[in-house]
Amino acid sequence: MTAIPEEPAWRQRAVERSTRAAKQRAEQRVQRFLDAAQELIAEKGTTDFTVQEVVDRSKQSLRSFYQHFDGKHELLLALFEDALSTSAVEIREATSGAGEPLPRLRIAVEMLFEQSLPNPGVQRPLFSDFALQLLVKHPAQVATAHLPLLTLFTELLEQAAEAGSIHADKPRRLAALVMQTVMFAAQANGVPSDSHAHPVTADEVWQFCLGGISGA
Amino acid sequence: MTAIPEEPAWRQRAVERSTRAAKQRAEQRVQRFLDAAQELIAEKGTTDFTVQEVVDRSKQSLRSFYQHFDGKHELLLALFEDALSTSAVEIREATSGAGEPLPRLRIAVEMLFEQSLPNPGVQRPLFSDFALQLLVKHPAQVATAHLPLLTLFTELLEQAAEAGSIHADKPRRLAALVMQTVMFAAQANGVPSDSHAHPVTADEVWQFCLGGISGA
DNA sequence: ATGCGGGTGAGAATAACATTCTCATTCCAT
DNA sequence: ATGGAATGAGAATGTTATTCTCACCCGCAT
Repeated sequence: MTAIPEEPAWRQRAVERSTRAAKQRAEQRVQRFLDAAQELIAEKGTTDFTVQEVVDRSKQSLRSFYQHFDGKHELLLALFEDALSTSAVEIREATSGAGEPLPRLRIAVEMLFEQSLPNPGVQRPLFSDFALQLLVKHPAQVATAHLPLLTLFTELLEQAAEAGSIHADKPRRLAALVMQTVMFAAQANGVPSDSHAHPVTADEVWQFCLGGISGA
Repeated sequence: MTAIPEEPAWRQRAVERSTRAAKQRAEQRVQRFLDAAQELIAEKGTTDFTVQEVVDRSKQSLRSFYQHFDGKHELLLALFEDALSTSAVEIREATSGAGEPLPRLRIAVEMLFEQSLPNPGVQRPLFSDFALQLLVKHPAQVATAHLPLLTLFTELLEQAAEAGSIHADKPRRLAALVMQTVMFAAQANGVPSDSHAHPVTADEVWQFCLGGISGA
C-alpha cells in the first residue's frame, strides 16, 4: 500500500545504525528507572512510592521519566510482567528435571505459593499489591502478564493428564483456576489479624488443587 | 472507678431522651450518604466517585460528611460489609431448605459465583473493585466483612462432612479456600480480553471446589 | 426572652500526587 | 561546527481527599 521502492536499503541501514546507539542509551535510562523503582518497592514494601522518588533516586528528571513511560502505571506494569516472567522461568527450571508429572506439578504449586506470599523480604509486593489494582482496572494486561505462568501450568497439567494422573479436560482453564487459587490463597495469608482464623499452608492449598484437578 | 453516685438517674434519663432524637437524625444523615454512594456506584460501575459527588447527591455538606465518616474509606467499608452480609443472608435462605448437604453447598457456590461477577448491573462492584483495594491495605477489615459468608460456608462444609459426603478436616480453612477460589474466579471473568482465553463457568468452579473439598 | 452549644451549610484552604509545560543545556550523528 | 533530539530543573496544572473558617439555625436550660 504505502510501499516506497525509492527507499534505498542503505538509508535504512544508516538510520538503523544511528538509531542503535540512541536505543541503547534509552534502554539504559529505562533500566535505571526500573532499578530505582525496585529498590523503593523493596524498601517500602508497597508500590505507593512517588514518581518523584523514582526520579530522584535514579538521578534523572521527571521530563525524562515521562519521555520513557506513559506514566507510573506503565512503570509498574513493566516490573510486574518482569517479576511474573522471572517467576515462571524459576519454576520451570525447578520442575524441568525428570520425574513424575504430579510431583512436578506439586513443586510448581508450592513455589508459586511461596513466591506469592506477602513479604518474604524481597520485591514481591508486586504480586499482591499491584496485581490487585491491575486486576480491577486493566484485566487485559493482567492476562498478558500471567501468560508465561499460565503456559507453564498448562503444560504441567497436560503432562499429568497424559500420564493419566489426573483428568484434564480443559487444561488451560484448569491452569488458570489453580494459579488463581494458589496466588490469592497466599495473598490472604501472612496477615496477623486473620491468620489466627485461617492461616492456610502451602500443603493445604496443594491438596485442594490436587482434588480440584483430579475431578470429583 | 469513676462512678459518681451523685449523678441522679433522672438527669441521665433526661439526657438520654434529648440524645435519642439527635441520634436518630444522625442515622438518617448517615443513611442518606450511604444511599447516595450506592446510587453512584450503580451508575458508574466503580467505586471511584468523588466524596463531593456523594455530598452533592445527598444534598448535604462536606462538613457533615466528615462529621459522620472517618473518610471515604469508612464509607466504602460500611457499604462493603453490608453487601457481603446481605449476600450471606440471601445465600443462607436459598440453601436453608431441606435437601442433601452437597447440593446445597453447590447452590451456595454458584450463587456466590454469580454475585461476584463484575457487573450484573447492580451495585456489585463492591465485591470486586473495593474488595481488592481493601485486601491490600486493610486485610483485617476484609476478614471481618467476610465473616458472615465464611461462617455460612463453614457450616455447609461441616454438614456435608457429617453426612460423609466429603472429607473436611479443617472446615474453616476449607471454607476460606472455597470462597476465595469462587470469588476471584468470578472476578477474573467477564473481561472481554481474557474471556476468549479462559472464561471459567460457574460449573467448572464448582467441579474444581468439589474435588478440592472431597480430598484427593 | 435570651444566651449557649452542638450540629450544619457553603465554600475556601490545604496537602499529596500525578502529569504536563517551559526553557535552557547538553549530546550526538553528520 | 551545527541542527535536532534528548535531558535537567523545576514551575504549573489538575484532581481528590481532607481540614478549616465562619455564619447560621435549632433545642433547651436559665
